Amino acid sequence: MVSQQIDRQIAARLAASGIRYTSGRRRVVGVLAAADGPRSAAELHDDLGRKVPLSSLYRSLSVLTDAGVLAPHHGSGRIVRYELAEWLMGHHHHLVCADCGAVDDVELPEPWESALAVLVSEATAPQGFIAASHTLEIGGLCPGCLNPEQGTRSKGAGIG
Amino acid sequence: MVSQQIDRQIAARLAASGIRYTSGRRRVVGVLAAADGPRSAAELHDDLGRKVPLSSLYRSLSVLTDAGVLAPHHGSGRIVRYELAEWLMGHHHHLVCADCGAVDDVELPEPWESALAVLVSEATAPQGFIAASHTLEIGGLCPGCLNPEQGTRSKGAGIG
DNA sequence: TTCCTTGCAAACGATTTGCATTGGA
DNA sequence: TCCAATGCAAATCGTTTGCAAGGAA
Repeated sequence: MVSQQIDRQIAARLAASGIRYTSGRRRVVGVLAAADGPRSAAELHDDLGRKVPLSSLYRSLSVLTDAGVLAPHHGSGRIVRYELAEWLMGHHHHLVCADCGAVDDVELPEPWESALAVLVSEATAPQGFIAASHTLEIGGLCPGCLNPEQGTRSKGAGIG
Repeated sequence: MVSQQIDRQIAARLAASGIRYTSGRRRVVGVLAAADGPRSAAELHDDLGRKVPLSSLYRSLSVLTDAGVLAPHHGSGRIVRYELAEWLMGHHHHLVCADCGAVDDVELPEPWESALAVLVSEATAPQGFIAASHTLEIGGLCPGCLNPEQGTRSKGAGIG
């Protein structure tokens, strides 16, 4: 269930680049908008009922990433997970479960986030590096893996 | 050139697990200790003069990672880069060049690092996630890609 | 001698690509 | 109509693994 606003923003962005916002691409965006963290091609494939061939899925992901609609996340393992870009989702960080590999999003309280941005610029400047973005990758154990017995995880994530 | 201390620590750790610290493994550690950031199998292969077969390299990386001597970094692209674990290198963060893909290490000034650790624990707790580690992945442009003409980069990194 | 390691080659699995077909502006 | 998008199948490429030979304790 993509919010009308996000859908409009994406449609506009794609239109500006002459890229079609097809039903297949809308479905991918829909799943990602509903997800609570980045999703891999395989996870999306499942979420979409395995009807869309993987190659098409990969192509959609590639096009949407190039258009700046999706942001790839190279988390744990050798798979790439995608999520809506920050200009759509808002700035956030990642919780990576060391056990199941699932990735969730977190936001930091605002005063800290601003301070962090400044800190990042200042700390990297001495090395001659110009910082443009940052994400905190937080490792640990997700609730689902901490309490395995308390019902199945509703997230559908964690392919591991 | 591995510092004697680090070499001793690794030797002790491996010995404790009944794992041999062979010359091949020492060479891998040597290159990583001299590097200024995580290195991929292909990069190490080059650094070692392409004499060690890739499969052996991968096996060394696997053994050393399982032993807790190396830490894998799933940065950009589909490749995995390795570096000495934090108990050997000290806690640090990563500068990832958006252009060439090279990864360098950075440390944050201490008062901030402590505050960040607390912040991370507090911010993740509400989601029921237990944080165990964190790394700031900072994206941007490295000096080499900012000033392409000023001599070749001495890092040897950046395979892209 | 007895395992652990190393090499080589084949196997794997995630992702990409060539090419013909389908579909939307 | 016409070019972008899609499907299928084959190709890539980083990484893993089976198996026999080499080495260190």
